[in-house]
Amino acid sequence: MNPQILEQPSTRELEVFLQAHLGKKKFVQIAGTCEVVYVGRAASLTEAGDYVVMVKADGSIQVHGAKGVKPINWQPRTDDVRVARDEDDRLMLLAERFKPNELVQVTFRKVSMAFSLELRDEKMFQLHGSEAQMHEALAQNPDTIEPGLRVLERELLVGVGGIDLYAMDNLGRYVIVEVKRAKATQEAVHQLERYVNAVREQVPGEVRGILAAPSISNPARVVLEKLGLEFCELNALPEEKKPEPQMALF
Amino acid sequence: MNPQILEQPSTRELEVFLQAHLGKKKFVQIAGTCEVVYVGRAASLTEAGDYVVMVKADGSIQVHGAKGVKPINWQPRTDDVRVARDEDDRLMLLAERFKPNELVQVTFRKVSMAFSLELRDEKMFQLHGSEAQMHEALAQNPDTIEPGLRVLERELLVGVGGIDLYAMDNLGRYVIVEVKRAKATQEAVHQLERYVNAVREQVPGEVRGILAAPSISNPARVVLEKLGLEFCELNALPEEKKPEPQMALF
DNA sequence: CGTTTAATCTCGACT
DNA sequence: AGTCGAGGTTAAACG
Repeated sequence: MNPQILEQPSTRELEVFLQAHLGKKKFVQIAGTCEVVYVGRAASLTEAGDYVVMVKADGSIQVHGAKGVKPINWQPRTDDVRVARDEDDRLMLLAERFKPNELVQVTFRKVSMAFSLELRDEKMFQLHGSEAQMHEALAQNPDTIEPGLRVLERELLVGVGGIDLYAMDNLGRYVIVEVKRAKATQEAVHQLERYVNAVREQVPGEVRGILAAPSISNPARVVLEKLGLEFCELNALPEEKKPEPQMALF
Repeated sequence: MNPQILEQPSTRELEVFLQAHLGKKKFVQIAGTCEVVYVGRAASLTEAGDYVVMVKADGSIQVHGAKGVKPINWQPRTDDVRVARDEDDRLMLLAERFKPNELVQVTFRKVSMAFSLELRDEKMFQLHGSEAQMHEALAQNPDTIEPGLRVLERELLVGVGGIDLYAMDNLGRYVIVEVKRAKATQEAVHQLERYVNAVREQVPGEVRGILAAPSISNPARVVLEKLGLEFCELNALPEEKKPEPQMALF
């Protein structure tokens, strides 16, 4: 990874360092006291404080404060990252994006350390338990939702969005299933409602709507029942196996 | 900020370093080759690769890869952060949360640098142009939406959620206004639709629904018109002033 | 505490 | 390129 580290650099040292390492597909980080300004989709500014500024190889930049996962300021993908001096000769880091037009500007007052390193691109990443995987599991085991259910389509597009599971019950009624990986909210109920209404306009006969989720909020259940829709509690999916963190990985 | 830096530490050195600095309300960061496992609301694992691990004073932890603003793995708030050894005597960083039960486990193979520093808590942060500020601006200048509009309520709670602006037009008809700070999508249209429907059930007479946003996507406009709802293009709010980034801040 | 919603959401997928 | 929807969303506001 070949790290290069600066401690308590002068403004000039930091300037040379950043010009040498920015835009070189490197991971660059600066910790120090600075001000941050963002102008773009909104606008924000921070009083001078201690922050950690991170610039990744793809040009994304994030300014982290003392707390929280979310950065104080950030820019997901920049078209230009450069250093400049302000009118008081302080060093600034400018991260600009053209579309939409956005600018993050970090002005350094005192830098306690800076470093750069080569960060090889990440390797394979596996995620289990996503909503897409739940769809697949349920499509293959529709009995989990209701005995006798037959899946006709997955991700069926009606005008108003995509139906997670389009099925038929053992009485020949169409069944719309909306799947949520976490506790279902009112929003999920209304999403299901829209799908059911859209299908009812297109096919004759009774159309059922089932919201399948591990749990449901109380207000959501009230709305659900008022709309004549159904809830299916998903306990644990059959093929789900959580990896043991202590074991060898590969 | 008093940074302490380790370069190419041995496993033992790193272990001592982490035990000394974790849980001390410090900002701790480790860069190196490692594996990451997450088990909790879902499950994920990464092949061994180069990552930067960040532990903040509030116990939040994030593992950053070479690209993107989003961490590869993270934990917003931890109840316990500790170091341990695995069966191969490699050092592990364990970040656990109890409710919901989640665990992020980082196993270090080779660490190129580690450092800690005191990061004073962030100072004041100002954001301009949020949706809440747009609500306020529109509530004070309802003519921006439509001449003669009178605002009755802000953030009125109907059973189904919160109405941004509840108003009456100059013909005495109730008007529901849904505000979006960015381009409006189908989702915003449906949100407005259910507010309008909820109000229509509760009051007699005509109820209009207006979606106020700087722009609207084509599919959203189609749905909007099919539902008999209206769109109001917000150009620029009167009191909005974007700060000049190059100017002195305070 | 649970519930809801904004977010400079980010990010990927699909049309 | 535009639109849409998931996300281990996070985080704040509100009842």
